[in-house]
Amino acid sequence: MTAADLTAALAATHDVWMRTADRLGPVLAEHRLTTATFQALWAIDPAEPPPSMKVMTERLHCNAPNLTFVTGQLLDRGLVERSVDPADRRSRVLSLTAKGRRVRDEVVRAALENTPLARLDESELRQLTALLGRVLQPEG
Amino acid sequence: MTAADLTAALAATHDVWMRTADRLGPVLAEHRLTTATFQALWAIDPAEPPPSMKVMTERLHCNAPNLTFVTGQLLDRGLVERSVDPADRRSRVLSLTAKGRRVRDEVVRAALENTPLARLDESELRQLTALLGRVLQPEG
DNA sequence: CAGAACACTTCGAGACTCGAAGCAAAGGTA
DNA sequence: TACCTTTGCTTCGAGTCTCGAAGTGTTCTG
Repeated sequence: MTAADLTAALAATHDVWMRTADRLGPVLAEHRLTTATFQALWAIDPAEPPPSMKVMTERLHCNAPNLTFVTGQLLDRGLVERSVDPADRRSRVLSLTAKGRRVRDEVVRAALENTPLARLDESELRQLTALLGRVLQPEG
Repeated sequence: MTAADLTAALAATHDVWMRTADRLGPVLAEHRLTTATFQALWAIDPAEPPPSMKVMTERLHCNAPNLTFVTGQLLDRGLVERSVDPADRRSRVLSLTAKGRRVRDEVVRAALENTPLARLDESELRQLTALLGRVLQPEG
């Protein structure tokens, strides 16, 4: 029965994230962040070009009004800046402030320290990412 | 660098769940369910003894007031019943109604059909559950 | 038999989510 | 050029979710 295997896999996947988020609570509270704002902050990699709102909605699987709200929280806390994209003046791009980079580093590190995935050794981690990489591949 | 591997694994894990939840939206809407109520419904396996509120808060990683609220939603929709545990009259146990079992079957099936994990074959699924099983093991 | 511990509920405030409607910029057509 | 459509984003309002503090009733402990 594959359905049972699939159920178990999905439940386990879900649980890993829920446990990570759960243990992250206190650290997020220190920075006046919530799960929603943490996810948004995480989705802005300072090593990559600043994403537009449009790109962020795709990364976070949320809709535009929702992202505008969450972005507002990050703006209020001085963690991100919103600026017009000169190439397309309809579009706004989000970039981290200095404080934003600092806070992001801290909470992401905390996430990695607290996630139960940290129990896996390097080869197991690669095995896992290989499997999930296949899963998340664009339309195959 | 293990941190990069860990980051990738956590991100992938998170993304699998978010995509699943995202694609599930329309099906949940049909039954007037939300992500929160779906998770609660999912956490009540009709094949197992009815869980208490206490057990449910642990399964869902939420607190008591939150669960009381979500349980209220399921009660309103006639999907679960709440009864006093005769063994400990402080405790309330949750069991599915006939309608609850029907709806749970349907939305769980929809989740399995929509999750990107369904791309994996049986042996890959087992490999994944083995890894995540190790991850979720109680205090090792 | 107190008094502490426990399971749960209520209340109120804050945070999140989304559809509908609106705005300005960009693209298409003639 | 003028006009219409599409796109990216914001605003608004209603509904949902989340949680700390406080309260009720039950069980446990000394």
